[in-house]
Amino acid sequence: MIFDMLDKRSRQVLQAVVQSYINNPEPVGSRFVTKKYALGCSPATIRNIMADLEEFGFLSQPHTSAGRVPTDKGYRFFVDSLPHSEVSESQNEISQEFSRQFTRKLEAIKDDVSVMLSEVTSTLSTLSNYVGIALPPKPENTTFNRIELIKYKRNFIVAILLTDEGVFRNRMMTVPEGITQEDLNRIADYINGEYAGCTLDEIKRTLVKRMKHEKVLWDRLVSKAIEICEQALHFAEDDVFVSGLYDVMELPDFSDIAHIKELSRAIKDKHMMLKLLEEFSDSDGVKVLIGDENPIEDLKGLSVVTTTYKEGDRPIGVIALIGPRRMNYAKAMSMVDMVAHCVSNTFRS
Amino acid sequence: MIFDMLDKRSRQVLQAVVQSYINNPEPVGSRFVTKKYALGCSPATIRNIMADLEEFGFLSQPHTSAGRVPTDKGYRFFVDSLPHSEVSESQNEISQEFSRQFTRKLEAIKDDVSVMLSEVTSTLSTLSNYVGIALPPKPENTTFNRIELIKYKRNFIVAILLTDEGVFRNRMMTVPEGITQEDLNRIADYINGEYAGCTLDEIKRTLVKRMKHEKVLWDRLVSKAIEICEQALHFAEDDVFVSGLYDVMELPDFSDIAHIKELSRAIKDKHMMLKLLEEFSDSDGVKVLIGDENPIEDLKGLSVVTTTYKEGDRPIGVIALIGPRRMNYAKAMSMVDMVAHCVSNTFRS
DNA sequence: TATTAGCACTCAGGTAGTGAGAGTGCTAAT
DNA sequence: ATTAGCACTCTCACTACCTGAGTGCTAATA
Repeated sequence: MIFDMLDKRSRQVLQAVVQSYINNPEPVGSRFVTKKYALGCSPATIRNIMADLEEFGFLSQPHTSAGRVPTDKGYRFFVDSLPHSEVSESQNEISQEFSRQFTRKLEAIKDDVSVMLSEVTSTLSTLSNYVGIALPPKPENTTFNRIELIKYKRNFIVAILLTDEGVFRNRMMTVPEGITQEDLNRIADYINGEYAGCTLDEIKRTLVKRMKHEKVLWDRLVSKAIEICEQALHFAEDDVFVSGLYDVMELPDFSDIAHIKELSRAIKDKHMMLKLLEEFSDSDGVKVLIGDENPIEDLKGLSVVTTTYKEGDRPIGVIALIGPRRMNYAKAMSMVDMVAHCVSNTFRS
Repeated sequence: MIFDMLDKRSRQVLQAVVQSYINNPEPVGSRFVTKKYALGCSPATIRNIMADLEEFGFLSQPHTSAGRVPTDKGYRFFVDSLPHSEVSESQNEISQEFSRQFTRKLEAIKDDVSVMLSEVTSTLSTLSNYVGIALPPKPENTTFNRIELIKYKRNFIVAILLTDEGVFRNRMMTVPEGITQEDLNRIADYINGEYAGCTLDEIKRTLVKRMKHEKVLWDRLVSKAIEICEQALHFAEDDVFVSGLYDVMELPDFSDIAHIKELSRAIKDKHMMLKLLEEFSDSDGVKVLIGDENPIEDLKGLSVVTTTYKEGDRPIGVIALIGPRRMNYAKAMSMVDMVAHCVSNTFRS
């Protein structure tokens, strides 16, 4: 266990260095540690310990005569040794109160998931100064409620997809002119009867199978129904809600434009982002990716904190924060956790 | 007329300086002008002319021994004297071909206005390297087609608003539990009968009036109908589609992070943006705002090129590009113009 | 044996001085 | 009216130098 490599004092020094660097992004010197974090020993001793920590790979020096800076491994140690009480929702009244208020706010807009998730990411980012990200409920976790088909003008229909999560999307489609509203009602009834209670993902799989099996379809309407349904389900599933690129620029870590570019390149590539965050979509609790632990090239200089929101016990979507490696992990983790709880609350009814 | 202040050669010099500075953001010297833009005179003559131009306020010097840089007034002159052929859709085959392809692309997604406008802004920004912006059709220019109300779970309804422009939005609302789908159908029928063919704006005004007049409403359902309609119309009208913040960072003009911040602050304030662009929503042709001409503080260092897209002859929405003051106006203007035409094409049917 | 004081050493960053280069304005000649 | 010539100005890149912060090592100490 990595934890056992270090005696108590070494750990304290490491934590002191990381903490100090998080508070203020300047290399930490031995004298500073003795002054600020009274550990009962002299700078020389700290220097020895720091040299050891560097050898083990927890710290590094920007140049010979500078203080120490945490490495990814150092941050990892720091995060792993954070007391649980700091990570899970803080119990103090302020955050309790905030949580209550925020839940209320979300209740008011939970009708529209995209509005709600926009609110979530923007709250996350303004509070933390990092980039807030949220994924909508995954199709395999969204239960089909029903579909409505409405004729529109001569040869269009609008399909409205209602789910149990209150998510709904709509889509306009072109259809042959012959179809009447009665036809559409029959199609909708058929689909609703057939698929009530299934998840969107299940429906999709079944649909594909069906389309292959019943190559020669006995009913023109059913054929059309399946086609429509297929189209309606084939939505932008690549929705990713992001906000806070602006807030993040205020951080000293992003004073260099190259970093901003990197970050915005990463979050612009929604596909990548989605792939990354989906990895976490079934897990439980708050997870952290630090620097190089990150699979996406453009994020290797950054850290990601993620967790899931749930419907009952089942995780259905992901919430995350992206920030510099020297992010305030305790705060970021507890915030993500708190917000996720608030979101989860709105999904139980 | 500002145009008459300068003789032909002075204009040529001014145009040369602006053009050169647009191509490459470095102060333009007299020698350079004679070399690159053979005007048949020596550097010394150019220097005299430049000194005059500076006196008139068209050019300025970053410091004594540097070349000249255009002022806002200089850019304005340059833009005003651009030949019309360069601004309106270029007639060369390449852009013709592009226009055809792009129109086809838009046709395929015109079903969903937000998808289409996202496509528009991202195309604009990748092609120009500036920030692309689009406003959806304004409510006063959108014609009500019909509304559909669908019961959802115990005490919710989904209202789907269809317009003639193919725009539709939906919204979930809470209602008393008693209401049945039949009630909803009656309400919808009532509204549809009452308001078919009106613009959203007209409906809104009428609604407000009605709610005041008929304080004591004889029919509970009509009362409910009006309330629902009011809510359904009260949508995010502050949609602004933006893309290209990333592309813009590639420009040398934004090598300084302060400029990026400024720009992102400006476009983050969608409300401001909306107000600015709405000014242009009834005008015709391509308009340009240069630097200080811009009413928004954060945009004073930038230029905005706007135009409208139309349904028939009526302008219904705005398309714009935001870039540095030394933007390639000819290109930006013709691109905005071209794209607007493509969008307008999809609205005639 | 672990800690500490002391000291020499290293390195980044700021300041000042210098020279080259670009471009100007002015004047006198064409 | 134009131009060649020249002195002048200012930025930028380069260098040298100094200071301060922080280290590593060694020898003394508890």
